[in-house]
Amino acid sequence: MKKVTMADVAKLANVSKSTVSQYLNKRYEYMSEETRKRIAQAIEELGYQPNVIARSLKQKTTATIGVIVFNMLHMLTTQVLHAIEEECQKREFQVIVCNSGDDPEKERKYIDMLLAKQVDGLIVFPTGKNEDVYHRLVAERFPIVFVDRMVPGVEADSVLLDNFGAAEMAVDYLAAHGYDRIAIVTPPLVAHNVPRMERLQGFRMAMEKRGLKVDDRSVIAAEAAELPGELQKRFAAPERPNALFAINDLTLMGILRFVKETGIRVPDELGLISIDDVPFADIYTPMLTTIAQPTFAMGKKAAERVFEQMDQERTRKPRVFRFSPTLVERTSIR
Amino acid sequence: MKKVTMADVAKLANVSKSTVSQYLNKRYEYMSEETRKRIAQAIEELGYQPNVIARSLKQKTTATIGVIVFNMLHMLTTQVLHAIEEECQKREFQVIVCNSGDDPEKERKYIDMLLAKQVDGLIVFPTGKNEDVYHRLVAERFPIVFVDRMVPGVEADSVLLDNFGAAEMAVDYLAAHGYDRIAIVTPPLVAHNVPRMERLQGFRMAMEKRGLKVDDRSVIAAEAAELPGELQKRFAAPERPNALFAINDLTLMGILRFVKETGIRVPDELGLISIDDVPFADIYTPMLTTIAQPTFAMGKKAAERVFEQMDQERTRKPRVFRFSPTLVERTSIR
DNA sequence: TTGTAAGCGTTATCAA
DNA sequence: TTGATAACGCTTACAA
Repeated sequence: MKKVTMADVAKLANVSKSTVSQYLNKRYEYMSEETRKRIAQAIEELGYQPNVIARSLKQKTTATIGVIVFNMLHMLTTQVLHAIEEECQKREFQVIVCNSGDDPEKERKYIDMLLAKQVDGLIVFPTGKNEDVYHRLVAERFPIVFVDRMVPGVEADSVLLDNFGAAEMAVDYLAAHGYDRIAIVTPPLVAHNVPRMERLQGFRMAMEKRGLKVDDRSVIAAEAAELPGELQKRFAAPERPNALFAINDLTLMGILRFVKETGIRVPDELGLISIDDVPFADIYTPMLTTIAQPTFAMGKKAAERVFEQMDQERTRKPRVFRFSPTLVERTSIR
Repeated sequence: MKKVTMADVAKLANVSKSTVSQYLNKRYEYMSEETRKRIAQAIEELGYQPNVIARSLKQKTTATIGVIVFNMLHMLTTQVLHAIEEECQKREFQVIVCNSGDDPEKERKYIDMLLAKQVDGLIVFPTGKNEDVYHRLVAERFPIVFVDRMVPGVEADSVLLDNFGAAEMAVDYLAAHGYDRIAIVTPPLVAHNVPRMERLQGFRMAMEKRGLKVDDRSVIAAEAAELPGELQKRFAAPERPNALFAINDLTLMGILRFVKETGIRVPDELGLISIDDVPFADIYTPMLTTIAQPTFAMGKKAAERVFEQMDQERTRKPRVFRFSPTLVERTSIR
């Protein structure tokens, strides 16, 4: 099954390759009605399909962007990806998806491969550990935008949640509803994880503003698997929290597991709020009050920004786009 | 920021392009220690990165496969994609992900674009409506595998759940636990949706084998949004079911919504089982008994098959791979 | 209105 | 051990 090329079409239609090329690029002004038809027919007859690789080589553009995420299985990722894909679809762009598994080595390798494949832009949920690479890209004015996390010191477009505001929202809502011993629950805190730290910061500030006490015991940090155990410990100690703020859906799951094991009554004994809207929020009993990220809008914006960067030669100053979360009031808070 | 090419490296290293090419392809036998070092240094100095587009043009292979799914947001999709990506990573392949939204037009367009981009293989969650395209691909021996759904009449590798067995498993388990008025709950039935029909078939056969009655009222088919209402109606009528078998996670959600609204007691008044393992299955009260698909194994197999098809010239007969589901016993069945 | 020819950045063949 | 040179399939001046 030999591939049919433009030359074959040209031969059959009795014209030159250039004319066929014109035809393919819809520059019909440059040819007679007559030849146009002949070409159309030849294409039809041979079942010709252009090779965009060849075109890319010449035009130095591939109509492809690369997206590197650190966890494909995470819901946020899926939703943002979906929005990106949709936005690309509009412009006839395609998306190469890579999963770094939050491993900086892999991330670096993927970036190299994508560049080698001449993608026109990059959207990255960064591990944050490859500053040198990020810097190089930015310096070269290569279209790139970060999502979910940003990288301090790297001047690139970034699309993130207003993490500070989200945490504040949680504390305010909890406090307004009469809870006063509030603890934040989070995966292990690591300095380079910006959203995590921002949420903790927001929590601290909001608590203080409200005159609520914050100490070691107000912060429960553990790996998802260890979380129920950690919570057991905390709740066995005096002054147990009467409300929990889960920093993301995964820690929420840990909390719910703990709640199930111990039979603590939500919302009476324990108020619950979390960032990330989970699909079963209104199916669970009680229905879960959450702080939702506008994932779709975030993905869309990310894609729009890469395109804008591609379009304009003299790049404008990079911007950080902070998206406001939405409080979804349900019944896990009394 | 001009791109540096092989020619630049060659010039700097004082060798010809061909030698540099040899170097890049690790054919070191063909050069002196001396030149090898010079080339390495030149590459380093210029920060040269090969352009794989050019290589692809020459070699007629892109180290890229295309994946077309019909719903990126579905969990099954995400998990299968993840496995595919992982498998590709091993071979230094990359994945272009496209979302057809179950629209045959889009699917067709995507297939064309991917072929134009010269992908080396295709994994498709097919809409099932583009038989002509599928046939052409198969006839050309283009590496392709279908996932989740298969297309009757198209002789291609397909990776699917043993849907029949899954339905049988559900009925058997329910029946063995004393439920006798079992209804299947499904999205609207359409003939070309193979898994749906197979699950229904399996349900029917298993019921009959068990001597249980199957009539119109044992099949509750509705769009997700209408499902709670539809269930209300069914449960208002006489001989209400005492067990429900949800054909997938989405209909399960509809059922849970209905259960919540009406306060029906699970598992005492109503037994519940579903295909697809949902992340909150063991957090929900009662914990949900499910029939899990081996999504990871399925994705892996799909990828492996495309690669096998790519490798062997004379293609072997296409196969349909049926994956066995796993019953996850929890407490939504008494 | 159409054709010729050069080039895009590689690889591959064949000589040297 | 290295280097010319011709592809790969397309686009694009420029010429006719």
